[in-house]
Amino acid sequence: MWPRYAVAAMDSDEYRDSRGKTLADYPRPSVAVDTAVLTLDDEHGLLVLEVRRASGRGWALPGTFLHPGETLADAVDRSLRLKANVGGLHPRQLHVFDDPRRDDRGWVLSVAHLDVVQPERLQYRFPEATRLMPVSAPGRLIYDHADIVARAVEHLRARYLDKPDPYRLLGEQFTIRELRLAHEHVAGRPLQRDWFRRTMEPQLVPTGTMVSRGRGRPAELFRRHED
Amino acid sequence: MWPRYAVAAMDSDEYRDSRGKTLADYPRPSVAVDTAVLTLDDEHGLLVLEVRRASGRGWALPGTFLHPGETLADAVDRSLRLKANVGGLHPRQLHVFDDPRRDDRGWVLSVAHLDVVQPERLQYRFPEATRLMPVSAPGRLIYDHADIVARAVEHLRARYLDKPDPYRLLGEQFTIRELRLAHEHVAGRPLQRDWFRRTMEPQLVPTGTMVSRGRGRPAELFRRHED
DNA sequence: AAAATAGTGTCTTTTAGACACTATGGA
DNA sequence: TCCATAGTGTCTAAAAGACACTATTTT
Repeated sequence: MWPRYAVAAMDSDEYRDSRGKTLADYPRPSVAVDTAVLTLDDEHGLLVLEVRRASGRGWALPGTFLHPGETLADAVDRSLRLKANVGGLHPRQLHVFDDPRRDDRGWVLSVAHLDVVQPERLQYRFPEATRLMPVSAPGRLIYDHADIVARAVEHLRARYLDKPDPYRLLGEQFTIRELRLAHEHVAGRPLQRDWFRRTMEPQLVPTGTMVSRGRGRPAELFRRHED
Repeated sequence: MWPRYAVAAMDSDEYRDSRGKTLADYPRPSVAVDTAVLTLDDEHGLLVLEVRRASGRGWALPGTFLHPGETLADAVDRSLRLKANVGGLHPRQLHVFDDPRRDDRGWVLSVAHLDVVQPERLQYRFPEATRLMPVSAPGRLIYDHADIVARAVEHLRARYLDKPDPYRLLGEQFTIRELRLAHEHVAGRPLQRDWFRRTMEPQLVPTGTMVSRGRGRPAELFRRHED
C-alpha cells in the first residue's frame, strides 16, 4: 500500500525524474495502423485486400506508421493510397495489438482497422503489388494479420444482422435480391428469402423503378434512407 | 497514381531517408491508458472510480503512460495500483483517442479501457485521492474521460443483455434477486422478474443452499458454470 | 395477520421460420 | 411453354411479455 502523497508525486502529468524529464520524455512506442479492406465479389464473396511486402516475400495487410499530427484515420487513408492506390474510405478501429515483441523491428503497437469499399474503387489498385483473397482463405499473412481479418469479418457480421448493408458494399440503388446476396456473403450462409425481405424492406425507400437482371420477373430498385 | 516501384520503396519496413533513418526513427507519440473502473453499489447503482489530478484541481479517470516492454493491460494494472491502490483486474480495450491536439502536454494517444471490479476490492482505495461517482452523473472530468465512461457503460449493457453477470460484479454465489438487481443497475431500468429468472436460471448451477436475506421467503443460492 | 419475496402456471403478443401460392418477365 | 425470380398470404414454432396464483418467510 502506498502513502497518499506518493500518488500525487507519481502522477504522470507532473512526475519528473532526477534529470527533470517527464514520463512523456521516456521511450515511446512506434504506432502503426493495419487495415483489413473488405469488398464484395459476386463469385468469390467477401474479399480482403493484401499487399506484397517491400522485401518481395510474403503478403500483409496494408499498413504504415503513424506520422506526427496525423489521426489514425489519416494514417489508414495514407497507407491505402500509397500501397494499393485506394482512397476515400471510412476506417473503423478494431483492436490494439500490444505485445511488446510482436514486431521484430522493435517496439511497435498496431491499431487494427476495418474498412469496407465497393469493388469498383479497387479497380485501379496496383496490379502486381496487391491481391484480393477470400476472407475464408486469406493465405499466409505476417504477424497477427490473419487475426485482424477474422476480427473484421466478425465485426461486419454483427453489423449486418438486421440492417440493410450498413457499410455500403452496394451502390446507391439495388434490388432486394442483390441486397440479400450481399448479406449472405457477409453471413457466410444462405438467408431466408421471405424473412429477409420482410425485415429489410421497411428500412428502405422504394424508387418505383423496375429492373430486369437475367431471367425472372423484374424487381424494384430500392435505396437507403437519407441520414 | 503511383508507379509500382514506388510502392516497395516507400513501404514502411524498408524506407530510409537521406540520413538513413527508418520511419520508426521519426517522432513517436506517447501512448497512455485511461480506465473506467466500474463497480456496483446497492444504493447508488453503477459507480465509476475517479482520481484527483496531481495538480489537485479536478478529477480524471486513472491513467498512465505506457512503459517500454509493457502491455496495455500491464499499464492499466500499474496505474490502478499507483493511483487508487486497486489491483488484480482484467481490463478490456474500448477505443483509441487519437486527436493530435487532445492533450495539451503534447502528442498523446490514449487507449481507453473498461474494467469491472467487485465493491470490496475498492475498500482500501486512497480515501482522499479517489472518489466513486454514479455513471449517470460522473461530475466534471478532463479531456474525453466522460466519453470513456459512456462507452464503458454502453459496452457493459450490451454484454449484460442475456448472460448472467458476465463481468462478475457479484461474488461466487448469489440469489436470482441479487443477480436481477445487478442487471437492473447495469441496464438502467427495471427488468421483468419472471422473464429474468427464466432466461438466467438455465445458465446457472443451483447450490441447494437456501438463504434468507431480509423479509420474504428464502431464496436458493446459485453459482456460475465452470469454464 | 400483514407484508414481502420466491417460484411457477398459463395466457397473449411478437417474432422467426416454413411453406405455398400468384405474378411477371426471359429463354 | 417452361423456368427463374418477385412479391405476398398464412400457418407454425419459439420467444418475450404480462398476469396471477401458491409458497414461505419476517415483522
